[in-house]
Amino acid sequence: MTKILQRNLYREVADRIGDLIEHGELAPGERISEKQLCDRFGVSRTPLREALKVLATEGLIELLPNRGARVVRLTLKNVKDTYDLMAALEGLSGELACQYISDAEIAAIRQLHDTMLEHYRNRDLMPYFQVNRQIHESILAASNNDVLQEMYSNLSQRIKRVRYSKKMTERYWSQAVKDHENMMAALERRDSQSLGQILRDHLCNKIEVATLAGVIDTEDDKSVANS
Amino acid sequence: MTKILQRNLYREVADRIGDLIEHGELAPGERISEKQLCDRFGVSRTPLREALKVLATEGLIELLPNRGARVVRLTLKNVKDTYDLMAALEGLSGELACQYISDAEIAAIRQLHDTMLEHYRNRDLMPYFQVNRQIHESILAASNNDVLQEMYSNLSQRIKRVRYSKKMTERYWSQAVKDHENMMAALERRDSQSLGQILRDHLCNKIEVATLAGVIDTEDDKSVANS
DNA sequence: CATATGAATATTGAATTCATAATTACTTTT
DNA sequence: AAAAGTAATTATGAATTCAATATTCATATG
Repeated sequence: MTKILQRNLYREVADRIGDLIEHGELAPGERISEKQLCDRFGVSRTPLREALKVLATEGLIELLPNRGARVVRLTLKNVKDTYDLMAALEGLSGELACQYISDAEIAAIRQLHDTMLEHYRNRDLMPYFQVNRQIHESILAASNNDVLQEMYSNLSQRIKRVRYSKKMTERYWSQAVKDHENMMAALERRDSQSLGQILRDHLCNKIEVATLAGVIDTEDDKSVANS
Repeated sequence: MTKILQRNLYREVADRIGDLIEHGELAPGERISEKQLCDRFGVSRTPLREALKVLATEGLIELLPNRGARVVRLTLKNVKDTYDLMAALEGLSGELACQYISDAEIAAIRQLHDTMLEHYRNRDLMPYFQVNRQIHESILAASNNDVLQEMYSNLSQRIKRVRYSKKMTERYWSQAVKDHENMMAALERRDSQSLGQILRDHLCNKIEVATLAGVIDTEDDKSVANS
């Protein structure tokens, strides 16, 4: 039985704005006009402003008192900080997963793992990423820690827009696959410590940071140029 | 020169409600009446409702569509999950701190550490906790990771109200002090790995969980009894 | 010509009003 | 008297209105 989720208007609006940010329709640093968005979504300012407050709390936009809202501009440091944090959370998810995961769930992840290897052999980047993601999500789910999952998903949300542009050099890619081999092994023997360590050190995240320099929000966009 | 921080009304209200929750004036599970709080704070429903949305995002209350808001009821699992997460974050803070901390900052923490030992020898529980807290906060600050600090403070906020009631058995207390000795040593030789591991395993959190069973939100309060 | 001052405009902050859903109280029926 | 149904009340969701604060633009001044 899936629970009926009655969506509030403000939550709907917040998600929509989140999408706009993710897809770059609202540029980093760009001033967000309430009126404009009200017209666009066909809602009044009340739910829209509630949505802005929520998005600010979630770290996607920032509110300047009496001067409206703007999309958070991601700095290299900011993204790096977020990745460090996510790596730590993944480590924890691995440790916990080892304690709670069932044989069936491990088997399912093994399946995903093998599929991923197949994609790697064929150098199918996008399918590889997709399955890769599923593996990490499965481990996260197996951690049986709701707070962890909530926090991870929030962090993930924040950097989604820079995560799209991933480039993989062969060297990093093969290392990532090796990491995954070790992960799979640690998981199958339910070695909490090992899996935690591997996931914390897993290069995926740190690799990207190296390639991120090129996609980080710069000053040369629609943003207003104030201190 | 310290900049004037112009606080929004909604943020002010959110903090005030947060205090009410922390100090138990708003009981767990208790229905939050908008009108009542509006009268209490002397504000209209608009900023109050914005505050509620934010508090819900921060995990302090939950919103039931068309049925108002209520204070989140902390379950044992919920608190345990949060502690696990905080332990992981502390571990990360330790790892990072080792990379960035200055000699002066280490010296300052050493000072706090020695003060804490003094309180321990005198069995002054409250001063001990206070300094203990300062030590952890100092390491967190030295981590130089804003996102981490933001997340940690959010989690801390959520469980503040059950954290107040701490009991320390002699056995756990002495173990905690030993942990701190090891922490201090690892920090002084800037041993990232060790400090991270020690902080992740640091018993403080887990100890409390054992004693928590007694202070977790129960059903027998002002709450409405619905599923 | 650049900068400063002030009025006009636009935008945000907050209160009020209107609409809708939920809760309560009351009546009716069995 | 208990249950069910209906009306009245109350609370929430959203739009509108009013007030305060920025921003813009024109004008004046050095």
